Amino acid sequence: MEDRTFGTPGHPEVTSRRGDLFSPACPTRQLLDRIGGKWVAMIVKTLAEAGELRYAELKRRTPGVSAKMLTQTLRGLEDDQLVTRRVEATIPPAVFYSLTPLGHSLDEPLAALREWAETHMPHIADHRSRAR
Amino acid sequence: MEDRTFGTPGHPEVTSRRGDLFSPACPTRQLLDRIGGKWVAMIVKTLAEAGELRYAELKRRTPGVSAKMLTQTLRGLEDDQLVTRRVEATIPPAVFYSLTPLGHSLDEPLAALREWAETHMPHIADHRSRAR
DNA sequence: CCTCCTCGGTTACCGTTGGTTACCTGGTCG
DNA sequence: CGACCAGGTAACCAACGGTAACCGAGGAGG
Repeated sequence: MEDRTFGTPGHPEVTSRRGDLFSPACPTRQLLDRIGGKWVAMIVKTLAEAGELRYAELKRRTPGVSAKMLTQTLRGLEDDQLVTRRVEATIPPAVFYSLTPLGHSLDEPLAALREWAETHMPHIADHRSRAR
Repeated sequence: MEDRTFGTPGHPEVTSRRGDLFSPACPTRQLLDRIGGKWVAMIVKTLAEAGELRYAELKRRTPGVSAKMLTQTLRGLEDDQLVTRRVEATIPPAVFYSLTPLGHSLDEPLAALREWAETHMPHIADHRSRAR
């Protein structure tokens, strides 16, 4: 008998309890789905360091990003309330992006992850490349 | 693979300096490419908590995972030296997986991320669902 | 005896999604 | 006349993830 009901007996309620990382609404999964995007971590870091930046400037500081992906990523972060978008109705219009407090709070665990990556990834990549 | 033209001005050397998060060999990007996988965080957490588990047991504790993805994920983690695979040549053969010290060290920043997710994601998801 | 199930996978196939390039707007500055 | 600003839209492709089938050995049930 295969229990596909996530092991939780009779609990249709999704309360996203702490510790139950395997619930359908697992917050960690949702978070990783977002910050796992190719540009998210980069943009968050850039904004965390630079404060407020306008679109073209942010694009310049994100080598390799296309306009579409930058816009798309920023929209997503806006929806998540991690960045704010501020438009100055000048001519030409200037659009500024900056992190919200929530965005800054995300940058903290993200910084821990960055540090781990910078410490350990080179070794991993090294071993990996010669092992395979 | 990741050797695409990042506007890198003739720099075949990849030294992965700290602080240069935008180099082609950006360690944070590489890390996110790995742990961003759908099952990686889940498996690392499970192994971090349970210690050593055999394949079928790990599969049971990872609701929704297919044999293919579990194997594939574990192989990747093996290549990264985050988990070790131990085979007991009994009949039937038993295969055990556990975290390496490196894997455990990764679990620490990952735990910070989990905590952030559990704290803030519900609010984000809530706002997101009613905003769009 | 015969069949089903478990263990630990591998392989083939297939759909969705993420990311990319290319091309469009439309106003302004030099 | 062009480039720059801040994007939008369309088409395309590879990778990620899922399903299904298969493997060989052994144990359980009828």
